[in-house]
Amino acid sequence: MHCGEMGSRWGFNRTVGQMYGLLIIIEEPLSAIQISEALKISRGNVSMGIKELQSWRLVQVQHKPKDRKEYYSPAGSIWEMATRVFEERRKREVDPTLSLLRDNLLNEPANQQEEYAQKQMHEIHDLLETITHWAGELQSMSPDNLNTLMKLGSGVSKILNFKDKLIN
Amino acid sequence: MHCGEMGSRWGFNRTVGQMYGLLIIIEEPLSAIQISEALKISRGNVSMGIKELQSWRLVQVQHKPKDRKEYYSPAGSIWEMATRVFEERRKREVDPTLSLLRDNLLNEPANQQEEYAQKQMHEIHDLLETITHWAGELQSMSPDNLNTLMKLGSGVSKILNFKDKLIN
DNA sequence: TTAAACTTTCAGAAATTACTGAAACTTCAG
DNA sequence: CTGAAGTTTCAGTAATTTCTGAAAGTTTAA
Repeated sequence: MHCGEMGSRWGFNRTVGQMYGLLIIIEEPLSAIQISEALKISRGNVSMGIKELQSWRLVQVQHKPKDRKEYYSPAGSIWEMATRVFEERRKREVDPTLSLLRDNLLNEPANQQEEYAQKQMHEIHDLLETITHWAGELQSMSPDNLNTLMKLGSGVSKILNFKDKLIN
Repeated sequence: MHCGEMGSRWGFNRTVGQMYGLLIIIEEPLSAIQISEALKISRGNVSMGIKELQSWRLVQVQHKPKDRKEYYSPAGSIWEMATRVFEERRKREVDPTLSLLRDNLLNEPANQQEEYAQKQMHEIHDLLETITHWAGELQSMSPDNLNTLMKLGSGVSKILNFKDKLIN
């Protein structure tokens, strides 16, 4: 139920959230009909929800011998799920903006107002690029490495200071 | 217009997105009535939108001498805006889940199924904590530092390897 | 104290998004 | 082939979210 309530904040809708939550906490793969009964939602809605979850690369289909039904379970580890959600959200929330900004910055500003607007857009563009680059770095690390790095000291700032000292 | 289209993906609605976009690209602070005319939306809607943006700590009110109107402009630098959006979204998207998970992990699992569910929840809990911790670290850095760090080499993973060598 | 100039609130209308269930489609065992 | 067992689609309905505009509220100059 909590996953349902949070669903829309995470980028999908209530039932999709519930379905995913269910698949995560139940060890066995579930069929569409089991999902629809467990959550009291229509069979059709389950089908659409699965499609949505597949578009996020968050579920896997499995088959049982002697059974024509499709059984669904979460795709990959918890960490992989997180990186997939990040990636999908980046595609939906950041990439379109980045490309709009780039297009816009190609135009010559015609006056003082446009110049200011471009200055702002330029700053946003650079920031978004930095952030997405960073996100990519973090995603390419294993959770273990991430934890190690975190425990190294009090975080990134210290590493940076350290590097400065090294250079001087 | 683009900010309007993206608005709902970023956590607010169309008009709030448009309003914020407008305030960012226009150098001068704008009054509510100017916003409503520029975007062709009702005066009441502007009032609600400003309230929303204030709840995200994204706009500032200013006053001009000899003028009773309130004038609005973005609060803080682009980088500060980004960290505020991150923080607000963390509050809305992650914190409630984290606290639900914590509550849930206090209960003793009654059977094998619940044990599995808790195992999964535990993993999600730890991951969310790691991620929020990291996000905090990054936010506490200046954009300059962030850039420097990025240019250091090919990113975090390398730093980690370096640190390993140092230890051995 | 008044009233003009401004802001906020909120009930209802409009727009958008999600859900159902029945029909269409697909797959495969016999 | 056939039809049973399954899945997907989609038109219509339900639920939710957003927006408007008028009324209520606030502030301040005179």
